[in-house]
Amino acid sequence: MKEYIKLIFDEASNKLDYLKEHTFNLEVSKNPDHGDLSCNVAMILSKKLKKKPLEIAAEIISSLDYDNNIISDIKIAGPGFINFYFTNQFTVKVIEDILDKGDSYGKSNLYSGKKANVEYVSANPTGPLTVGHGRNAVVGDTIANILEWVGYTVDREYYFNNAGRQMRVLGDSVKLRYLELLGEKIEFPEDYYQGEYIKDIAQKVKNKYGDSLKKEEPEGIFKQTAEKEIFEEIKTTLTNLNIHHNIFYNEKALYDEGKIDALLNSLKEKNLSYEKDNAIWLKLTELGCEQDKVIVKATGEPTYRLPDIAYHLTKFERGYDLMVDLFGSDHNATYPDVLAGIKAEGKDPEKVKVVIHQFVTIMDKGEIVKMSTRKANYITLDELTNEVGSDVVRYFFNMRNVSTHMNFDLALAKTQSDENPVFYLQYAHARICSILRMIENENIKSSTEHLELLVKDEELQLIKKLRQFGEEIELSAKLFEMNRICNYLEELASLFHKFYTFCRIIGSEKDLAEARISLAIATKTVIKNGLQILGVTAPEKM
RNA sequence: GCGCCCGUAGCUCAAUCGGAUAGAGCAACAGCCUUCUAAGCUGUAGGUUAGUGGUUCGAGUCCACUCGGGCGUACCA
Repeated sequence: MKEYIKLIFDEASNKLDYLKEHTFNLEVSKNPDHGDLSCNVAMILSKKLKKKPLEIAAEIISSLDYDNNIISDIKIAGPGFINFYFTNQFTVKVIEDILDKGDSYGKSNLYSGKKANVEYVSANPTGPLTVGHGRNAVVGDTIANILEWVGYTVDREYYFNNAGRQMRVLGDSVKLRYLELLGEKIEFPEDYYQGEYIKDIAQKVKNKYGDSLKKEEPEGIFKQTAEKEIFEEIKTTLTNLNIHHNIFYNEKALYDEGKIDALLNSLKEKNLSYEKDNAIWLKLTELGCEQDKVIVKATGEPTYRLPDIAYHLTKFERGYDLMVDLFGSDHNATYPDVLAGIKAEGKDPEKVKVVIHQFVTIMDKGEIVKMSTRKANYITLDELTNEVGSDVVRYFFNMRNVSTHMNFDLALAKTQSDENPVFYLQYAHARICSILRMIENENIKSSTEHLELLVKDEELQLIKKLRQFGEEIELSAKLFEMNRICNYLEELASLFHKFYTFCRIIGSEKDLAEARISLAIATKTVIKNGLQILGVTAPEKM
């Protein structure tokens, strides 16, 4: 559709030189009175040409040569918009296209041949995933999905560190609980991991080893068992949401493979690091940041910056064209350092897209629940998924722009989950499936022979919405905004429900009924494909 | 103090990288099931887009400041 407009503009630019620059937008009109597409070129050019937008618009229109079978009218409106009205016979053709492509309708090869890496969740194995991790997990997975829809080959990566201070505390915590189980009197420090799961792990250790580990180092069997158990649980939690990473990258590998030393040497050679107070500093001020930061502490241990930079460099080595990182807003001060480091090593930081999501405020019975893994004050993601189901969790975290400070009312989610818009979409899908079951007994089937009979408002608006699906996917993928897909699907479902109410199938004249069935199937296809991207099921019955 | 994010109907949020009359859902009120699923549809009501100024054909969107909230501001990650 837009392609056609661009085509006739290209032809017209032979007559009007100023059209050659193409710095204008074509937009789908919000208001049906404004046609199908609106163009603002006349207003953009107004200043440059020192002419009134309305005059420019008139001039453009008179030099456009178009096919009357495709465009029915072109009008000037408002301050100088050029509005295009497409013919019904052209509009309905999208149904054939959708039926033809089926499950792959909406996919594009915009980025085919390119490799992308999406890194998400990346929680260290110190405890179960909480509702707070849910947003990161779901949005990351959905971004990975949509990148595949626009042609990328996608790796889904989980980066973790099983060597840091947090993990030491974890080992200490388990050992102490173990000693407690053996009957020793212990003082359990406040800054140790308070959760019940620590006791469960200690119990497992005791069952396996009895009391033989009294002198075992906390970092030995205790920590290893804890890591293994917790990771298993995390993977189960993710599986319950249909999230599967295909790469788990252990920070330790960076040390084992010499990446850390190599980076340190490289930075030193480039004179981008220096020693001060027994620590090694990165000259971030020379890389456009506010202040220099420590990369190796006086103790000899690196800070997180060094491995983070080295880690991202491995992604470049692995040949990705696009690297997406999902972080909570608590990381918003750390990633610029990493990007600066990447740039210092001669890589293009533009290939890294950092998606920062704001925190989810959990409300329960009107109270804000402050989450902390260490303090064991949390609601696990698993509990939530078991309570409301994977579809609701995935939809809920996807439906809001990641930049919003989202409120999650647990009581509402649990007791009134049928108010969730995801059911509205699924219901539309189920209704269509129901019709299709019903017509098996009637003497009607799907046909695109008489699509010209689809002339009612409810029909045409639905068709026009279907037509926007591909563009919506591409825009969502470019902007990394998954909530757009939700918004689109809700609008689509709404138009379908209106169509359903006002345009009967069974009982209508045969040619019309068959055309409407083809429209219903096309709608079903788009809803299903959209839900597929979101990782939400499309039920045949509800 | 400084940096990033946010502030839109009573509540939860949209608004096509500056577009035309700011839209949905929930809650409220009034209607629609002997016909394809009422988890639906129709209608009513609800707004100085936190505030003030600026940029221009045009601002919820961009800029400056103010107010209010979130997250940071480590030789923690």
